[in-house]
Amino acid sequence: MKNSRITLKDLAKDLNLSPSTISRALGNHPAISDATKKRVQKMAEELGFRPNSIASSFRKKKTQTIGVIAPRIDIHFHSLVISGIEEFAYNNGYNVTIFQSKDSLKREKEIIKILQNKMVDGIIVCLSIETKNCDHFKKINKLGIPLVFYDRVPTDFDTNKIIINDFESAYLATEHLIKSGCKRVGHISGSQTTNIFKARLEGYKAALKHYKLPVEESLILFTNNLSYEEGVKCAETYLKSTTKPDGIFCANDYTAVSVIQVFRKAGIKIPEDVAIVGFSNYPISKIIEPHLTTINDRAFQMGEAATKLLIRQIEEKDESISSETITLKTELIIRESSIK
Amino acid sequence: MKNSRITLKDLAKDLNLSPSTISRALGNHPAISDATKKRVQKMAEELGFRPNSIASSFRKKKTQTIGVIAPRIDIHFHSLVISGIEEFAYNNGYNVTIFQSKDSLKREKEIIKILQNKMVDGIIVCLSIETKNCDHFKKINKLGIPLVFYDRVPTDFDTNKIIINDFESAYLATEHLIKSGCKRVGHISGSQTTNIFKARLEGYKAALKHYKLPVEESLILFTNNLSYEEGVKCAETYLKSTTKPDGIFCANDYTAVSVIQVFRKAGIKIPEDVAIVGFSNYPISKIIEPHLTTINDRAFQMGEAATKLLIRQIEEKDESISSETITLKTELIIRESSIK
DNA sequence: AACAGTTATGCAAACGTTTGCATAACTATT
DNA sequence: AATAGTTATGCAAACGTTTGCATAACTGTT
Repeated sequence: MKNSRITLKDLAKDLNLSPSTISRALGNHPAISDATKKRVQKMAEELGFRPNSIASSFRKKKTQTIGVIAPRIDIHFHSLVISGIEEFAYNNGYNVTIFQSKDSLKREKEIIKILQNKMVDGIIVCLSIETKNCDHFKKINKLGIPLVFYDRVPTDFDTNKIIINDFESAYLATEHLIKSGCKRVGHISGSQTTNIFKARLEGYKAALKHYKLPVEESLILFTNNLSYEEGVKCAETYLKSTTKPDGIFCANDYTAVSVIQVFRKAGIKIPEDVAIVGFSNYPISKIIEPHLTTINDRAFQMGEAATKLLIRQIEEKDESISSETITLKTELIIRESSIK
Repeated sequence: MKNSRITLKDLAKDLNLSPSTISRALGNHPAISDATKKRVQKMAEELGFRPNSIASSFRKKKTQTIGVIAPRIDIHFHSLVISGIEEFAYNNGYNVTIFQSKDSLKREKEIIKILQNKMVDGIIVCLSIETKNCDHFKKINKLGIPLVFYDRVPTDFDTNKIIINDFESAYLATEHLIKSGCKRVGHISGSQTTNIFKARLEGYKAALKHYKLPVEESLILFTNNLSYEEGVKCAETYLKSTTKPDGIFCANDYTAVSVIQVFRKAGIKIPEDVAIVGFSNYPISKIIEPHLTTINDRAFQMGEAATKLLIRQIEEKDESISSETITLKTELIIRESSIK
């Protein structure tokens, strides 16, 4: 019994055909007769032939592999995006190789090199927090490797991006609070070095202006990374303040949850005294009491859309399109925390 | 300007050396003089040479790639495990290609074939829920491709497994409730077709017996998949029952959280009237009020351990070890929900 | 000066698949 | 019966790297 795996040559010898015919038969090439195709397929099945995709990739210069760089995999948002990527890729004959940049620029650059070595057909990226300059991605782009960014995307070069409309989402959330009867709407914001949090702040302000409410700087609190702990601090700041809000739009669900808990402990009723809206529709938003009104940021769909766009760019013959930005619709999910 | 990428041959021509020398120089082969190595490295750097790993994999029959099959990526437990896998693999020069079985046996089998075609060096798997028979994995094993299972592992064949001690963890959790003064400890259990939930039930019973408490069947409730909703139903069942528990060990955190919420709404004080312990240390356990006592199931470490074992098996020359089972230590994290 | 031993490099084949081109074997048309 | 057209198959090269073996150029020993 031979130890090594069956190759096209083995099949060829057994069937008295040439390897090229076998290759074409299995690839359903039109020039091969149906009779031969049947014979080949049957024999391949019998011998348990497994085509060597490495050899195929090597020859075709096409790996059917997509590289993904996310800051971390264990953050729910990213795990949802990656799930969407894997699902869409799988259904279209592509495989997914994942890397965590750990929000390190150095590691991001290392990964880019590895992906280049591995000859992936395309790359999907959410930028590391440290990345201010995208030259390493521009290089990749020059080499003709398709690139799609999601969520945290570069501003300094024209490329493919999948984003949500943070401005509009924030506007919607704030408008909802106003329409629920809030007169003094606060905002807990993320780092202003990140565009998405800037946009959320702007959307919030725009809604206030549209409804002729004053933008009070004392009602806007800033955090570094919107952690649960920072949320607690913000809540305490609001509590100490003389001019308390009667509604708060939080830039993520973690801070929203911490505000709910701190306020409740302080005897403030949610939503009666203060209405709360979060952002991202994290699992906890359905569990916290009262259930949290929030924005569905469509993470899974983001992964799907990124992959769809990437594959189109990979397979596109037409080189006329150089870049594309897709903005996904978000959705305000109204739950108890905001219904006065 | 040439359009295609630089190869060993290009470097060879430029330096008046043979491709083999270039290959060895870059691979730091001892037979190459330091002077030559320096020259080669410098030129490679200058021309931006990127070694073609596909060609290398093809020639060496080694892809430096690990295939991972998880039921889904967007479940927190699995995203943590995968994070551990990626981290350990990356630090040891391996890449990770991920697949979701979606708990479908058919898809699991398809993926196995793809991984075989792709010539991955090894595979890490958490079995799909539908998988009762592991013949497709046995085949892989016969071909000499190293295989490591985690969490949901096969019982019908001898292979590499990373598990936690569910029995002991459940014993610890139950013992803790008993020592906190509970006299009537209930248990919300998962599907008994899954070994880990069987083991948790057994551990619970063993603790009761050890402390001379009766095992009351009416206090043990069964669910299909330990969902939040099923937890709510269990809580309601307990409420209606004439013989209520004063402590409950839940087989996961979701059901524990739902019990806390339903009981609190019914005016039952947690932990004073009923103490609660969960399982898995989900993020929500630190947020729910009262904070949930639970078992740290070491998901990240599980991923690391699986990868470490797999890489050892890949690189091991010694064929004498055929299989290994590693049991990770868990940890009881005591929080407010169980302190009477 | 002859030889053995060491050091550095090159040659050429191999890995398994794909594909442009050639060609053989038919079929249909005059 | 000769020709053109079609259909099915084979030949051989190529993709970029690695590696066993050969060999050339030294160094040191007698």
